[in-house]
Amino acid sequence: MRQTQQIQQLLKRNQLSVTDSRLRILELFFQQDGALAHADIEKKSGAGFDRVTIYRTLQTFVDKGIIHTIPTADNAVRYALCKDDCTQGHHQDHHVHFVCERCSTTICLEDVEVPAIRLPEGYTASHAEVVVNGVCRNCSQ
Amino acid sequence: MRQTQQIQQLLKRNQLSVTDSRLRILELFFQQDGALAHADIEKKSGAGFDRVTIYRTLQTFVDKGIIHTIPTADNAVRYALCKDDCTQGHHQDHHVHFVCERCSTTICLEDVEVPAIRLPEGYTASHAEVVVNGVCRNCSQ
DNA sequence: GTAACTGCAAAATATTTGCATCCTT
DNA sequence: AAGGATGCAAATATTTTGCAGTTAC
Repeated sequence: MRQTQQIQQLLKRNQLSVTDSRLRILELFFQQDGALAHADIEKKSGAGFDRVTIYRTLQTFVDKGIIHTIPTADNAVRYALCKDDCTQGHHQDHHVHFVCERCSTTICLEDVEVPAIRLPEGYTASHAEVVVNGVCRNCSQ
Repeated sequence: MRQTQQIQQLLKRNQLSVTDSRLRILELFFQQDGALAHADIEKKSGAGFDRVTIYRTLQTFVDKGIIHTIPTADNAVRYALCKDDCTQGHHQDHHVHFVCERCSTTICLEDVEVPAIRLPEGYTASHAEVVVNGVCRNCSQ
């Protein structure tokens, strides 16, 4: 299978050994555009592996810059794939996140830039997160 | 005391009975510009009242539109006072939130508007959240 | 073979719920 | 007095940690 090879290379590029759980969790991310929360992965993976492994795998991926967290106002942190310009420990996902109010999926809008924001005197910005709520393409039909 | 009266009126205006914990929690919010997480309140309140009361009080305030949640990428939901244009169940905090990387306080920048964001075809926005990370005025000296 | 990864058990935290009691109006 | 709010206990849920066994390289 083509995709599996891609994923394996992604892992190797990040000096991570290729294991079953890592492959499967990354597959989930590649299979869908949206973001995934810990709970989603637990469900979708078919209870194949341990809860703890999911926590640790997600943390590893964040550390390596493979995925990034998306801020939310409810208590559920979501994760999404980073584009290639994220390096270890330094995420640069300068794109907008979209949360659909109907289907409640979270999507990265890679093409939408985060606009520059004018801050008051004395404030220095290093990084901005934008989360837009609304109705997504699928649900607005 | 002046402020206490203000807070009492705020509660009455929202058809909430004036109780000790509600007064004290609202005082905390008024005393500082920044946002507060559940844990902060627990500490700052001097362990005066129950954990559970804090949960319930915060939820009540959110429902009534007195405070709003601020999205974060770590697992800690923070709350901040709403301005007057928030009505019950319908928050309209169209301002930018700022998280300082040094002192890690979260501040509402009321004067900074959320810029309009151009979404791709098919997407409809109803509400956007912007969280800027950087160094705040106090810490940049 | 060795270092890294996983699963299990258990601890530590965080959040929710039920109910009896107390307080506000 | 009546309804709502609180505290306590306990049930759930979530996240972290330690360690022994397993797997990738």
